[in-house]
Amino acid sequence: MSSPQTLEPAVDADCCAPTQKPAISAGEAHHRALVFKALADPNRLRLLSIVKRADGGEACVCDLTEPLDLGQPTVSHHLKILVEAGLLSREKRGTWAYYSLVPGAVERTAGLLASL
Amino acid sequence: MSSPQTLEPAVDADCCAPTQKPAISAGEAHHRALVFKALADPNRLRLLSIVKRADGGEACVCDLTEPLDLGQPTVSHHLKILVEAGLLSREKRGTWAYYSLVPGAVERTAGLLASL
DNA sequence: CGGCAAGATTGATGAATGTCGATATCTGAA
DNA sequence: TTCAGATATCGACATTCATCAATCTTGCCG
Repeated sequence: MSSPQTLEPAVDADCCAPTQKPAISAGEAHHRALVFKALADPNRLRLLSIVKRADGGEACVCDLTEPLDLGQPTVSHHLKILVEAGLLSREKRGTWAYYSLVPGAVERTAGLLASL
Repeated sequence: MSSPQTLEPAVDADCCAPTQKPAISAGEAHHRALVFKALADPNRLRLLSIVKRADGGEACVCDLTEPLDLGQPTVSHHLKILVEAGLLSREKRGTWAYYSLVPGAVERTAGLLASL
């Protein structure tokens, strides 16, 4: 195990790095990855963009199916993923379901990057 | 080469914009999704976190295999994805390969979110 | 030269994902 | 109540992905 820099293995009680947490925990990484997974699809990014620019800040599924050139079940599936990631919110009025950006969600996601 | 039609109706304040660009293009969405795909894995997020906090801002593969509990080929594979996404840079010195954060890459990625 | 260590690449495999067609659920109107 | 439209859910399929074992490439040093 030749290491280029002599790294003392696991003798904690060290003087010089008191809270040297080496990285975010596996659980925290898993949680953050869920949000980025929701953003890791072109059609979902376009959905966010369309909803953000939509009149009134909200759009229903029928307005989203055509510009993406996707079937209605597929759009509904993507919207569900975005809602579960905390990026979109859903409000049903009558027969229609209106989706809108969760306030501050984009800023919080950017914070997940900065605090890596 | 400059097209005279490249003026966009940006500052026409009160008048409505009839040709409202509905969203980012499919190609742009695809390009941005590549970056978020690189972030959509817990182990890659931990890799970024470890490299960011590493002494000197860089770490070699041998330092990354153990904390992630992954095999060396798998770590190498993840690092390649992060390099191709423009988040990490690779510098080979001797037998060792040192990875470090690309300056400003995290901020640029946050900008991809804000400009949706 | 030969051997060795670090890291990258290849091939294979099981799991996760995006998409669609068919169907179910729910709501307003006749 | 019955019908029609909007949306959600289910089942299936093809593709992508994460991981590992084995192998290859490269650079160091005896």
